[in-house]
Amino acid sequence: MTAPLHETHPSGPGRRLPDTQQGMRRRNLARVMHTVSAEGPLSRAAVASRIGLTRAAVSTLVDELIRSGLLEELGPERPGRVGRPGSALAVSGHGPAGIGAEIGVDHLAVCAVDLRGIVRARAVRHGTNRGRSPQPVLVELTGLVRQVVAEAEREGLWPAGLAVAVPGLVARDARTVVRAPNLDWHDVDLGPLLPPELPLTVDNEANFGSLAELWLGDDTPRDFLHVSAEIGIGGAVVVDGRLLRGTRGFAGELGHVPVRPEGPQCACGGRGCLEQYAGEEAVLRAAGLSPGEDRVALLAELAAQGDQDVRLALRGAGTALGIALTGAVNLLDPQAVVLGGALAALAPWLRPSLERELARRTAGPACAVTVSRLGPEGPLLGAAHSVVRAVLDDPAAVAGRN
Amino acid sequence: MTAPLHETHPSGPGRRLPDTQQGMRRRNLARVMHTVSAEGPLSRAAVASRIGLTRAAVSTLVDELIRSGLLEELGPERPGRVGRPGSALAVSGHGPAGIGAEIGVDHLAVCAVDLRGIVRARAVRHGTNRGRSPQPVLVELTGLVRQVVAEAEREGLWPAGLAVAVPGLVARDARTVVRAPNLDWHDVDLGPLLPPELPLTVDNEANFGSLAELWLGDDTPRDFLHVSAEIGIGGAVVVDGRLLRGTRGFAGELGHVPVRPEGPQCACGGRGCLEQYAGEEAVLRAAGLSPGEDRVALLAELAAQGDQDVRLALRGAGTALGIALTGAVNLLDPQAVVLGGALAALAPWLRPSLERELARRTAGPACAVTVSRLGPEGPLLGAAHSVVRAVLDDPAAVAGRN
DNA sequence: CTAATTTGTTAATCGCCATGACGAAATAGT
DNA sequence: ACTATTTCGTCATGGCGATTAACAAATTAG
Repeated sequence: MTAPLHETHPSGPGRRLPDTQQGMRRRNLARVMHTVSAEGPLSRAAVASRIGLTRAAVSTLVDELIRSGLLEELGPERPGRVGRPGSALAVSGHGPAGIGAEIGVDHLAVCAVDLRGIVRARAVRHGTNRGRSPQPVLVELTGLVRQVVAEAEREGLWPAGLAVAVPGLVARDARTVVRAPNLDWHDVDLGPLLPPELPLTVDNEANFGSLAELWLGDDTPRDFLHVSAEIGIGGAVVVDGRLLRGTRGFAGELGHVPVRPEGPQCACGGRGCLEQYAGEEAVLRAAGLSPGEDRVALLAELAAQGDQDVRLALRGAGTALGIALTGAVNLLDPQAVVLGGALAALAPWLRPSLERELARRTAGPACAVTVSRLGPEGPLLGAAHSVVRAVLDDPAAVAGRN
Repeated sequence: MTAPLHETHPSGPGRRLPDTQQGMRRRNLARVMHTVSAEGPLSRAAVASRIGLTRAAVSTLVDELIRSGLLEELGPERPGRVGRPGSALAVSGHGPAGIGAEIGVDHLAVCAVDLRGIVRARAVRHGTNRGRSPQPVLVELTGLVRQVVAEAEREGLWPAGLAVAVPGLVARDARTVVRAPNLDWHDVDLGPLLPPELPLTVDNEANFGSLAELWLGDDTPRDFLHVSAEIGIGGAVVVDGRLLRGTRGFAGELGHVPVRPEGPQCACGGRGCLEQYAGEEAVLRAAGLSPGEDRVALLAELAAQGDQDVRLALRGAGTALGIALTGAVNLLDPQAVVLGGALAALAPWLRPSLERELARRTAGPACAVTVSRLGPEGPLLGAAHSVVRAVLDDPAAVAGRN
């Protein structure tokens, strides 16, 4: 029940259960949950054959999960084959819920997702947070969280944890925002300013976006590079279904990969960083537009209308992305590059030049470049789902909690 | 589409044992082996307290490992403290041995390493393999392997497997050399041409070099970027103590990261790749030297003598490495960059410009740049140790084999 | 209507580790 | 020197978790 907090990052199956009989049992409970969650309603016998345990063993595991309210018995399956029909098991829609929150530059959003992955409640507040101090923003966010939790509870759910996506770098303690340039926040510990009754995880929005892609994407492979742009350019590396975090938790900072080493000076101290060519500000300048709110939609609109300046600007950004990604692809040999966040909406005009550059510079069949289906919803959904995944990864940890 | 891409690579603790009581037992056997191997002679009680099992449980595990010939009882410890002294346990020096082999451009080498990590036999043959066809090279290598195995057996060891390091890309099956430009080999399956009685693993020399660094390095962290250069430039990424292999097994190809996107044409199809600035050929040209054998030693000698052309050439290579590594460091946030292989000998003249470039372009404290102690021995030792690690990772698998 | 097949449960058993007690072998204190 | 204390390794016992084998229930095939 008391989870080892500083062992690994709370999200992701990082924490390893001990090699004892209890640990084995917990891992097997998790395997049952994952199997039922991934492959829809299943009988005990079907689960048993999938995970390689006997029907008897699965029966006791399932009993425990039903008693904990994590699984539900749907009743006898429609028999199409010979033999006694099984009793269908499904993940419960009335158990724990993951609460996801997003602190965007121009909005706050919160949602609740049940174990089935369905969004059961949401709340949004529009309005810029640029330059506001953390305190009032988090008070406001707490209000939205309580609102969403109340609505989820009316539906028979109980909150298992809160995950917050922020537009900035987060320390490996998963609570402290080290640097969020567009909010102008530095070294803020969000812990004391959010509801104390919920286990908290804070992470970069690009990280949560990539996890959403991994968990909810249509055909997302287990090894990919996720690139998203909101104001800066965020990247995330997923290897073998796990998010790569780096020593300090800063991995994935694609925005400051050098594209032209003698290029324009960047705020980071370097020269010719990707952000100087494909960042929002740079693209707007190249397109002859002024900064402001919701410029991404404007860019997409103008490009769709055939505006040559905008198209040229986006083509240039795509080329720069292609150069930066060539390095990343050579280094990591991923199965795909996924364009997410604001890049998803601009993909039609970015992708051709990006892919050309990538194909020209990498040997063999170029790495696939795909576009996220989730787009700007990614970080919020990824956050909420990270809590759900934590429950699936160790059902015994939450079993007694409600 | 069932993708076996992430199943397991024969080397490394990739394969996961099943969550059954037998699997648990095997994992605990492995934990005992690792503990004794890492922390020198230990009593049963010391092992028990380290891995969190009871003395009784460790006793039965140790009994089994001694019966299998993997552990040895050294006898009573010298008592310095109160209480009955323990009986020291050590990894056996007469059990399985890992056979490592290296196919270099200018030599062949084979060695045998026991469970204690000591090299117990070696054999080398000098002479170029450039352009020779695989068949005669592997016949020759097989001869050296048999010679080393015979010597190891005379010392009471038995060969647990063979790992071969090659200067080229290896498919994820760990047997097929996809492309080795400096040997001019393409799509060669080494399996049929090597001793059939030994379990075989083939891998890139840079990969084995980085594993050697991880396992044998003085203070090597669990997250680092390994850069080595023999003829081309090889890189390897180690994350959380595991080698990152990529979808096709080609991860770590630092040589073709773009440094100056409009730079000179490269054989890979791109322009301005790192290899165009820091590859052996490029450095020799910049230093005004002609290609040939053992040019690295010549470069080091001339640089040490103060040759300005050579120093300038190496400084330029360091700058290019710094630019390429900036991208990699931003993407992966490693704890260190390790210069290995031929770069180790040239580090004094490469490092200043490399570090300057890295510090200038990355925010916060720059990533540490260290030099490998193993240098050109890395790949061979890494190969042999990979076999040893496989035994430590699953002692039960080899228990009955001798 | 019977035979065959599949499901889920139950009772018996096995494997693995934990617990607690014990003798053995050292030190510390008198 | 002798006893108390501490620690080590082992043994017998028990608990927990999965396997095995047997069985009743519910369906299809003939």
